[in-house]
Amino acid sequence: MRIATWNVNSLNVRLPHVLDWLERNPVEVLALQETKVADDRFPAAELEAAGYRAHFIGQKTYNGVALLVRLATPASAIVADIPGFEDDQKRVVSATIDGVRVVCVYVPNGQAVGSDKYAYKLRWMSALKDWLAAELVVHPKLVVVGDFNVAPEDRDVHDPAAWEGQVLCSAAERDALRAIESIGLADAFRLFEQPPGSFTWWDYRMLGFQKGRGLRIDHVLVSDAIRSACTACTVDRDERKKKQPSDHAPVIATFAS
DNA sequence: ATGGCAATGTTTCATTGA
Repeated sequence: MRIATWNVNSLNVRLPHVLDWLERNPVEVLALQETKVADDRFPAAELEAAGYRAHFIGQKTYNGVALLVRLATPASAIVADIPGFEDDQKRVVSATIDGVRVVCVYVPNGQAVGSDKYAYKLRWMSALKDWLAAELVVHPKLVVVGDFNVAPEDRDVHDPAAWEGQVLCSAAERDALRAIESIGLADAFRLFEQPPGSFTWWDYRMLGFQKGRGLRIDHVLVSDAIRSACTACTVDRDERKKKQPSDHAPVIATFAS
């Protein structure tokens, strides 16, 4: 089974990219973030025609997440949001897919260290951790994917000195991500040898991609019970080269069945 | 030189993202 995650920065704009990508990468699961589309306008029919059932929760303009699952792959127990956590923003959708609990998250950006949005981000990550810890008890085979908006280490940052202490890289955010991992989740990307300068997001400005100035902020976290089945985790950097790309590239994890 | 891009709705700017 292959599980991919991709912040598409508007599914309305990126639907052709997604359909094209799925045709070339017929993964069992594609988790999307920043769909920016209300549920009654979600392009479910187009995706179904491409062979994928969509499970989604969204809102206009901001946020919005989806799990696209191949029609032949069983999916059940769809849950939206973090149960018990009061939040107007649509950032989480989960499903049990072929025996694996898959959680798709869009962690808040945080805007700037010390801002209200930063406080919300830390509160949100804490709630996510508590909820995932309980989920892990019920679902030992757990995979949490998405845009975490945190670069875990300096090697995940093109210019660590310039980013030191900034939002996405601050100590409190890194601690919050480590706390999530501490419940029993491993960063699948780091289970394998990776080229230096591997990133998942590049700023649209300043020729960020062309200059290799990026961050690794999109992640696949795997529980102990499924970790040994994970055989690869890669970034599809080529997608960022395309015309009118998302500023994020897809991340793909492969699991032996 | 500390900007720069892209998407969206409140649209011809302001807001947000990262």
